[in-house]
Amino acid sequence: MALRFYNTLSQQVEDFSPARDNTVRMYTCGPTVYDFAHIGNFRTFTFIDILRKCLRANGFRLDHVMNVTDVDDKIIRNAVAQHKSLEDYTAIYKNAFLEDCGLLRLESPERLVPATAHIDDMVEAIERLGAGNHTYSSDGSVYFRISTFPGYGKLSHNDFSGNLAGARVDVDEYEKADARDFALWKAPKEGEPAWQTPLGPGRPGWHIECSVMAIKYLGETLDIHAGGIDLVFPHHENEIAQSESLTGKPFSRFWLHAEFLMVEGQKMSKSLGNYYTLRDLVGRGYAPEAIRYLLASVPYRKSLNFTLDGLKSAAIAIERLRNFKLRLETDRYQPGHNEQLAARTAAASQAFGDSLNDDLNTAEALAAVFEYVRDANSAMDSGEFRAGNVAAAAEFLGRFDSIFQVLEPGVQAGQISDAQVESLIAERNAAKKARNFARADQLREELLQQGIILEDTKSGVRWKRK
RNA sequence: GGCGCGGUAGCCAAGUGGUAAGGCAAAGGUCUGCAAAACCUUUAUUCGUCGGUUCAAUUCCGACCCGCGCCUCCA
Repeated sequence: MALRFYNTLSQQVEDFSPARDNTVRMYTCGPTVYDFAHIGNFRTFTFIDILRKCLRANGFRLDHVMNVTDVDDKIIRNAVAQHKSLEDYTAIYKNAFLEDCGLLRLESPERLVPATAHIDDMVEAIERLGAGNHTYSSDGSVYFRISTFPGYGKLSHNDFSGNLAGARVDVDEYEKADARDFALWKAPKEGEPAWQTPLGPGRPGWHIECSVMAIKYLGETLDIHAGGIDLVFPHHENEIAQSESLTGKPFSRFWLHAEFLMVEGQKMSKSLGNYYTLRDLVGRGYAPEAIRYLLASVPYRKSLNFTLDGLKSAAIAIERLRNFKLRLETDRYQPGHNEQLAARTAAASQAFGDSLNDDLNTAEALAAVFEYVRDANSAMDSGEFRAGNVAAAAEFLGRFDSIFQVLEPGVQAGQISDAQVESLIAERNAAKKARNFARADQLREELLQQGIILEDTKSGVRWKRK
């Protein structure tokens, strides 16, 4: 099945391929580094990771830009309060974000670009917008005049014609000509850090960094722009207004948005006490792989109910897949090749890919994997699984894990070495042969204390780390 | 109020105009020195409610109820 995505712009599922050569030019909204990212943020970032991997699985190359917003009102407020420079303050959370991404096995985009390294580009873009009469100044700030952009509202499917002038709006801070106009450049308030530019002292507005950095690195029309659904309005709508006013070309061909995450059936909020950062959960003993699995297992366009029970279920589901992989690698099989099973393996792998290509239906893709695992385990039990079937099974597992990335356990410091484990297993085998089961059980218990689980099988002993 | 998404078994969650994937949990069984792992069986006559279209609807249409998001910073 050809790859296809739901496009927020058209509100339809459309076949996808990049516009030029074989490279997907993609921009995704990254973190604002004013605090630790929470599990809802990572729902979106996990979706983007799955998206990347599926694009590559379809043979496309990637040029993916993600921004790091390292200047905004909250960052300035917090940095000033803590008497830190913007750089010192944001470095803490940027590093934490990168660490968290590593734990969740989220690939780095080809380019990770900080807003503050592009101030000159933004100033230049604002000047060009001004030259095109898209802007006006007020109290040292520069605003985008929405009435100069006829397509405003096309992404969020809102009709803004006519209902603006009389709208009740909060105008306490800035003077705007129209309620929907937004800041391109913000004049500093008392004591705030500011850049000295031809526009006057100040800092960029929220939306301009994305337009400028996307166009700078990827060109005037992106293949894909993605982010959380709450960014549709106003952030992405405003990006479109700026970018298309600047270039006269469509800003992005596809717009993909991830739905929200709920926690225990409720919205996540600090006051409800169900607000989790990744480090909260890891600190409570939940495996990053289980978190990744849970976040990835619900298709991105559906809201995801994140629960601690769900996390436990996810860990057990992963365990089942790892057990299968271990069995595949350690059992001995009769020579030969089971054609029927081979055909079912191929069908399962095909179903897996088709499901992912159908707007990243990860739930359906997982179903194909689990159905296959049951089938193959069953064939192993009955002896119908033959040596000639191993390669295709391993390949399917590899295909699965190239997307989901949950099969390899995370490494922990201070673990017993493989050689030590093998040595103790040999000792236990000798004890078993001598029918000294007490000693054998004692050795198993000792290994268990070290986090090693033994399984006696027809093919001999196999072991795994807890 | 406007725009958008959703309500499927104990929980999580796919899906289709023709009679309900998968995971977890629960119960029973097979296998086994023990322990695991694995497999088998059982668990939604029913898909928020009420109407309509149809030979047939969970799937299409309408109304209503409930939850969530955006409309102000927000993944």
